[in-house]
Amino acid sequence: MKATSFDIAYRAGVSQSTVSRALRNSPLVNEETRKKIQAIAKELNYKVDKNARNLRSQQSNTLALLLFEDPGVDESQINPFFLSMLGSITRACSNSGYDLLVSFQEMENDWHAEYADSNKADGIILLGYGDYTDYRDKLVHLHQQGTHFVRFGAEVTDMPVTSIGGDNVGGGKQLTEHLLTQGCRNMAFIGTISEAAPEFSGRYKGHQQALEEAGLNVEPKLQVNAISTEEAGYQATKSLLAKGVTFDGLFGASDLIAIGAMRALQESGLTIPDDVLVVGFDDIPMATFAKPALTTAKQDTVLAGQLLVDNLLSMIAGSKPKTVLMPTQLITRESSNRL
Amino acid sequence: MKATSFDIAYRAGVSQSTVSRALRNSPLVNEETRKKIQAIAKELNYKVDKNARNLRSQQSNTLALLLFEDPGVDESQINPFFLSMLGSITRACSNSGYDLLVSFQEMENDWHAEYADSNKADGIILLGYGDYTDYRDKLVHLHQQGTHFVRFGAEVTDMPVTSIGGDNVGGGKQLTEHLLTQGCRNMAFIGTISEAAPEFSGRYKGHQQALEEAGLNVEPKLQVNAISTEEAGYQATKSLLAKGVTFDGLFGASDLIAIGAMRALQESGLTIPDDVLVVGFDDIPMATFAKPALTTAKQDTVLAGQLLVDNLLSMIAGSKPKTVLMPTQLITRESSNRL
DNA sequence: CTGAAAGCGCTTACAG
DNA sequence: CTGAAAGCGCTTACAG
Repeated sequence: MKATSFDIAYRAGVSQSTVSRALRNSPLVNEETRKKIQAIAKELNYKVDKNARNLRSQQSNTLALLLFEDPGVDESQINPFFLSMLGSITRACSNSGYDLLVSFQEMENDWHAEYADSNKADGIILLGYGDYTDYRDKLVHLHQQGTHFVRFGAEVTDMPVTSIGGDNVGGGKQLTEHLLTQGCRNMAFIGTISEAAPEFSGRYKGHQQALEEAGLNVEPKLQVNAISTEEAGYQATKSLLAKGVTFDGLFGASDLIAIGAMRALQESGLTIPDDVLVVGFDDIPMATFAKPALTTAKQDTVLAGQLLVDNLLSMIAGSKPKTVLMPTQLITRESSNRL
Repeated sequence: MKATSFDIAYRAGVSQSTVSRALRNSPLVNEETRKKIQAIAKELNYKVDKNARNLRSQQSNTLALLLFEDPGVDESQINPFFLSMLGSITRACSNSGYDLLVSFQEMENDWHAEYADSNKADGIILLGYGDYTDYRDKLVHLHQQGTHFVRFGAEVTDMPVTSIGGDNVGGGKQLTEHLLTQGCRNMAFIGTISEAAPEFSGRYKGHQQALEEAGLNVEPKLQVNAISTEEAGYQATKSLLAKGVTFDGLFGASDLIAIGAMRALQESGLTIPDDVLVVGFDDIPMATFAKPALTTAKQDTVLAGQLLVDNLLSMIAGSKPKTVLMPTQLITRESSNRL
């Protein structure tokens, strides 16, 4: 059987209270007593029962990560960018001594209540592109219940959420300015722009700003909606090509979209970057290995994971949360290199 | 404040025991009473406190996933194959009504005890390539303590583990036979073969079998060690090329290795598949987008995740675990298509 | 079908 | 510095 603190108390000849204190390194316990107790605990392979501890202390030392995807996405292929975020969040949690509960969510579920209300987690991290209008109610509900949660993504002003996200507008502008520098004058933008997709919309906004500052017109017909998959990028680009729209540069709202776009371009006999320059967004591992390698705006997932966890933890500790906008970094590779 | 079962009992005019039964859909409770109780619970936004339930029932309805990587790997870039496994395991868990605790592990840690001993998880899933000789002791220890755990990977006969894994030997043979069919006679194998890397060793074994059955010699100098990263595949291939070793086909022990190898090959002015055919293993998303697209042996991660969870659950339920070898599927793409 | 009661294994005031 | 005791919120025999 598993050892309990009573077993240790018995062997050490002290009370169970003292064992509990000693194991938590309470300064109230005599040095020698503590050492003795800890030695016995180790010998018996004792581990504090987390359920008992959590029940008693009313906190779980656990965070929950809720990941949701665009509904159109194949279930087994999670967006690599989020996967990378998942990795950094996991590490950030373990650095802070917290456990991480991971769950993929369907919009319909009761996720907004499940973890926090049942005391399984002290706070929630929300990750995923998604239709904000769809789950605004749930966010409001979460907030009303006093649940601690943070979200990765674009800042949304009308929702009660603390967001940590990349600077979409800045990154979009940066990329477009880069394309302009490389001589592009007529750029396509592939990615859904709507209120429901604030990340992509932000990137498009930055794109527009750069064009306007360069004295160029924003051509609506050069923008095509697409969710963040290779396939959607491919199809959207195909449709643009089919319509006979011409362009000398292409901005994929995500790397996945850009990679799909490159496939469509190459299938049509176009050469990258000779005929069309292409840029993406995120800097997923695939961007490096694409042929040609893809220029992109890197989002620092390691930093983002750490900020998400740190912010959530400080909210739990009672501080006021603060939304953070992380600068993106332009990574130039062959796909936009005309020289 | 959060509602408890006593609050509901009070409002419903019944005892707390009855509330508990009603909420668990016990047949012992009168239909009407149950409905009334459930309605009140919903109204109060009541959720069972998991810590209390778990403490009382001595089970957590939670599984822990422990992921560890080759030490040489950059922390922020998790092997995409494992990431994909993580996705399928998450889904399989939620299908079975279990929560999933995720953790990245350093070999030095006490992971072998942490989760199960502290009652945070009912069972453990081990995922990752790694040096088996390093953690044999921990596995033995886990086993001795009666902890329920399963592992993804090659079957290892001398360790007390239930393994679910792809058929490495079969897949290796399949790929090599395919290369033979395409006319290769002189194939390099990039990937570490040692007792500590049973997956890669299995693939190499299948490779050898195919060669022998075709009446060809196995040339030791055509094999170079490499861990599962793009960089390692690149370096290993570079070194082979530098030694002046020639070959007409290349077998990367993983897709990541194969992709790195293709980069080295292309840098040396070789064309794929005209000069050298290349195959990998796993079928990660990147394999599709590589230029040329990579032929590979697909491991069914969705099935694997489900099997891992199902097996672990049945172990917890008391059944004898059974090791499963999953067949791999040959996916031919441009990188090995000479026609 | 229902209720009173024990107890899961801790943490932490309270008293000394 | 230490111990006796209460209590976190449930589940589940036990008795009716």
